[in-house]
Amino acid sequence: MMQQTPATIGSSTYQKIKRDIIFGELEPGSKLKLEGLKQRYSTSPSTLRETLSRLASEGFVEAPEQRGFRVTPVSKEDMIEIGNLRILLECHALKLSVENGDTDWEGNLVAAHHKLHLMEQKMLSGDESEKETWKRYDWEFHLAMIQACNNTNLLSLHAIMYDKYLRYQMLVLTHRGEEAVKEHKDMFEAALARDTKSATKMLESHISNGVEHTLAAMG
Amino acid sequence: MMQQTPATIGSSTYQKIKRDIIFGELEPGSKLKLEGLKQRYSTSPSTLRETLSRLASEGFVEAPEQRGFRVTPVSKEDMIEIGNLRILLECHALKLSVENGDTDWEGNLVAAHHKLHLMEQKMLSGDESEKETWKRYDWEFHLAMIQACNNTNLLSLHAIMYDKYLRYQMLVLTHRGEEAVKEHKDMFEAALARDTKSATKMLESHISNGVEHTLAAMG
DNA sequence: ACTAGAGCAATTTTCAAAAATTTAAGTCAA
DNA sequence: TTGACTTAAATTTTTGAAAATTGCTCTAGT
Repeated sequence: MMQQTPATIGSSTYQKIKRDIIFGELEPGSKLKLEGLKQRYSTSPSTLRETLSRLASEGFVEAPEQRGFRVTPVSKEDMIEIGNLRILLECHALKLSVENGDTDWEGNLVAAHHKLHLMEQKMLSGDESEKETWKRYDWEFHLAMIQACNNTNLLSLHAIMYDKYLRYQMLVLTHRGEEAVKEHKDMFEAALARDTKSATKMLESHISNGVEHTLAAMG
Repeated sequence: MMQQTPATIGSSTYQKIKRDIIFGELEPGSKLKLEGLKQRYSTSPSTLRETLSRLASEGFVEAPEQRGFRVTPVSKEDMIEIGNLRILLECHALKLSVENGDTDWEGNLVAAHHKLHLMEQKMLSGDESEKETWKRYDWEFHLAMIQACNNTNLLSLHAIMYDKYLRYQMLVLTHRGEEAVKEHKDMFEAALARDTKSATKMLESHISNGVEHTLAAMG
């Protein structure tokens, strides 16, 4: 029946605000006044507070007592911390996933890499019009890699870290091009070949190269 | 001036509800109806929703669209996941901490272990009247161990996992006594001696023994 | 007896205004 | 000028009630 998800106002503003923070439309460090947000997202204070509290507990927003909300500021130190955490979580999950993954896992992974690869070719040929789609495919690929780790708690923590990392990437706009494409391909092949050691090693340097790139661009 | 923290109603109900979930006074899986909570914690729906949303994003509460809130159920699988994650995060943090810790770190660690040890002696001698204090000292000890890891994001993730783990421990009531006391002491000494390998190894088995103990008691 | 549907009660979600608190501005004394 | 105090404005926090949704019960039809 193709039932459209009803989605409460609360959850849809949550997604909108989170997206706007990650993509930099709400600037790091900027004050989030309820009056302003009320206009922008057309909801009431209570609903907004609910949303912002959630984002605060994930670390996208700061909420000091009695003085409202602000977008969590960025810093090189924070970027490094997040990079290291993403390495810790994602490599651990990857190891488990490569060791446990069944045929379904392989199938989904092949599909995810294929979609990502196509989009990357498009990006390399100069078409940067679909940056958001590209990023979604990047996410779906990395998720497909670790999907079979069999630990939902781990997957949720990782999802948050990925998004925090993503905000820094979006901050500097530029992307790494061919290098990153090759890294994705190599990781993908190592994972399919069940070569845990290589796969995790590659993932670690993939992420850590990304951090370096971002830090350099941050000046 | 010894200024008492003012604390908003929101943040104090947050602490109360979280505590009640961890200590089992709000049963795993039980429905959290706003009317009831309104009575119990004397606040309004909006404030409660704010609180519950925060707890949901930390994983202590489930919040399916349009059908309110319930305390996150427990399961053996979840306990195992959480134990493994605590091992992953805490061992990693411990390694960094032991390698970086300065004199202040050592001082705080000595103090924390001392307090914990005293309380453990008291528990061993049969006085179980201060379980909550004991648990606080356990937390303060484990935190002191990893405090110097120099990654605040890591510390926050760990704090959440510790609390989730704690709920399972509280669920089964019994504690491991002398074994755990010895493990604490050994870990502590290895950390002070800057023996990273031993310290992390001991921490890993400390946590994993705790998981086994809890699983066994869960039946 | 069983299923489908209407109507009602319970519950959740959203809102808009009141209360409390912080921030800013203005005044006055040293 | 500076700094403390007062007052007003802006902002956040909390409330209680309205709107929307879900879940239940009871009836009717097969």
